[in-house]
Amino acid sequence: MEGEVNSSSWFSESEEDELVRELLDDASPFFFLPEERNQSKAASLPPRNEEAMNQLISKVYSGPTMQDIENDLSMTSRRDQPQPVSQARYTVKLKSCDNGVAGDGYKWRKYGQKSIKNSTHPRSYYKCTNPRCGAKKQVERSGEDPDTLVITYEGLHLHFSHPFFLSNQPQHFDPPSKKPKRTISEDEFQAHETRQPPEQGQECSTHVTSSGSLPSSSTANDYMQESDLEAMGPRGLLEDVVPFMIRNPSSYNVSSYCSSSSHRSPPTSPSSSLSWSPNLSHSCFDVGLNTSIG
DNA sequence: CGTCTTTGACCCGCGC
DNA sequence: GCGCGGGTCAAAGACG
Repeated sequence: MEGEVNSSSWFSESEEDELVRELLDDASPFFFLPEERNQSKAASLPPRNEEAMNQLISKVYSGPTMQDIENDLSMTSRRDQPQPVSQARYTVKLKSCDNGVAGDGYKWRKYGQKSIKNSTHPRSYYKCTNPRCGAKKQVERSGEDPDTLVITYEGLHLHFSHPFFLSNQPQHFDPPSKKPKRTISEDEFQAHETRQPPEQGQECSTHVTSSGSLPSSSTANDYMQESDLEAMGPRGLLEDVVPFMIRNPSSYNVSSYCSSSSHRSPPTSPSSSLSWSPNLSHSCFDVGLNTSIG
């Protein structure tokens, strides 16, 4: 088999699980600034930073909420065989996409298609081509509404977040000093990171149905200015973003992105970048979290 | 020529 | 044990 891309190419499952826990742990010393780490290892973030971080995280990530993930972790951690949160599933419903494949700003490799019993539409299987991401998704048309695509994401597909943060920042970004276990050339990685999927440029009047368990977002335009949208592109993973945010808490103008601190915001991955189109005036997301991990 | 998609075959879990 | 259905593999073709 050719170089299989899966999560283990970057982290082992235990390492990945540990990383997620660190991400979720407000008090984790892992993300403290060096000074903060020295000052008090056991202390939590300063209230201002903590609040900003929580807001930012909630604003850039519209998949499972941190609380959802925490719940998953707390549930699985009590089980005999805890399953990595990276296998969590969540669904997104998109409507009226001509190309039949919802674009989410990242490149997916189709690896299979199956006709499904009792369904007139086949189901397509995609893997994220980012070697650092083992996410998969299944795309099928809704039986009830053929115009609606039902996309089931499997795994934490957390791309798209840090360009969002960096939209007011220089485009360069110092990634955390992590090295992939499997070495990939910088060119190969960059080529992937900057590549736009074919569907990215195709406008489709995306109206996303709202029936999920998560609160629907407001429109992207509520949060994004056109310059921000232009600056966005598929880049990094949440794991890259959070440490960077915390290292540079003053670099982000939270209020420019968050019209409210209480509701979820613009869809990132796994949501569709289609919904980020400046041309879209209404794009409610339906991200239904299926916490039946595994 | 390299990359991506297509698609039939294969594998595996599950219900009977 | 057997059949079915879903998920994945991989060879072949398409495409830029």
